[in-house]
Amino acid sequence: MDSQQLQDSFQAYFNDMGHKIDWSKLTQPIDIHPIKKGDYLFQQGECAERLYFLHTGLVRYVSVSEAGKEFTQTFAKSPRIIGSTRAMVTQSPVLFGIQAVEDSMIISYHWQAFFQEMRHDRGFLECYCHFLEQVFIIKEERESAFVKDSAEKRYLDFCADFPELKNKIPQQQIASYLGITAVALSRIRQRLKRG
Amino acid sequence: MDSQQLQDSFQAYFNDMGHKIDWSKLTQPIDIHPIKKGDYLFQQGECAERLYFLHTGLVRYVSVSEAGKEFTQTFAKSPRIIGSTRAMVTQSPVLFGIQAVEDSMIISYHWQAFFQEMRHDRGFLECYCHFLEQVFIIKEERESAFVKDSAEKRYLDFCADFPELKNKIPQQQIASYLGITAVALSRIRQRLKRG
DNA sequence: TGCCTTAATTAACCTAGGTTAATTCTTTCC
DNA sequence: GGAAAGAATTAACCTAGGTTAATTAAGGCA
Repeated sequence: MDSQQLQDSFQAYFNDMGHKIDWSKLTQPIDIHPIKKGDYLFQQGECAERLYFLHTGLVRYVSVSEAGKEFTQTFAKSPRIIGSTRAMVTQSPVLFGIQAVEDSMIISYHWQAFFQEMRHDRGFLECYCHFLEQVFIIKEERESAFVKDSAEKRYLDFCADFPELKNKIPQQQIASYLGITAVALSRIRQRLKRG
Repeated sequence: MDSQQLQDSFQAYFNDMGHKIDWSKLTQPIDIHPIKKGDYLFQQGECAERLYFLHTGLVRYVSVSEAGKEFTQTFAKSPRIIGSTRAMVTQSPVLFGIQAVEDSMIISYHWQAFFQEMRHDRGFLECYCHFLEQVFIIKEERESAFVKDSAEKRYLDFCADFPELKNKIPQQQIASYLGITAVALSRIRQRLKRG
């Protein structure tokens, strides 16, 4: 898989959003990050002021508390833009790490430089807005579920929303996505079998 | 306060973001919503596909669970854009209501029509991106705090972040912002006094 | 001023989920 | 195939916060 192919599929991903984008002004070079299952694209606390594109694979956003407890913010399946909007925009240390759940191919651009070149393109801006809207909406829905639903309900929703993940990833990761421990999840699963 | 003044201050709010915006294409009429303390701009479950501008006042975003438990997603102080990005964009029922914490003056545009007219303006698009980035960043930080910090820590952070609110709003609302009950908050406050 | 309503505190009890640790069940890899 | 490492389950116990309810403190407002 060469650099040109990766860039092409990055652009195709944007083009598919339905806006005309003129890519000719983009001169920024890409970095290529082949990440093995279990490895991190970047860790919590690092600087990650880049725009990442998950070409193939599956990753999770994971943050860990002072006490060492892991929390999986979200799973992301290719093809998709990934990374921390906050870290890109504010250039502050990122609040979570990105870990490959399976072997993944990721490319990246330096966001400031990339945006400086692309902000003049109206089609790109519309795509970027669209992207921000989407991630925001997902966060809004997840926040709502967290507040309104029990852990059991969230588990059932997870199974419905990610049927393909349910049997692919370790239960620990599902638990940390639900905001509970693996032990608690195991209890819930048992209760569901019984009930 | 007449309609023209309100629209002017809406536009001034955007102009202050530092992008040139041509407002001449905007023909949409505004609605004016004077909301009394305690009243709702809209309730959870309604359609709220409008872009709201909080001209003066203070509101909170509040969602309530099946079980009747209130959760305050955020407080918003004027001047600011408010409303549900999700409801605007997807035209689905809104997941939370907006309640005036103090008497507030709000204006609104029908988002679809508004955006249709303004999307051709690059300056506006950049402002909109900037706005989305900001609300997303705030959500990202709040999510992180929720996962990583105890209720006590979150209360102390709240007091530091919103010193002006601390003594202005009822503790019930603070508790619901922290994701705990008023009883639990009272216990925490007592513990802090003692400790 | 005093009444009425709402807000805050306190206490007693309950529960979901956390913690630790022992026990099985799976992978993986030599 | 078998040893070692990692996952999942189960059990016993603990704790933060929820629930209910009784008590006190504060705001409106007639």
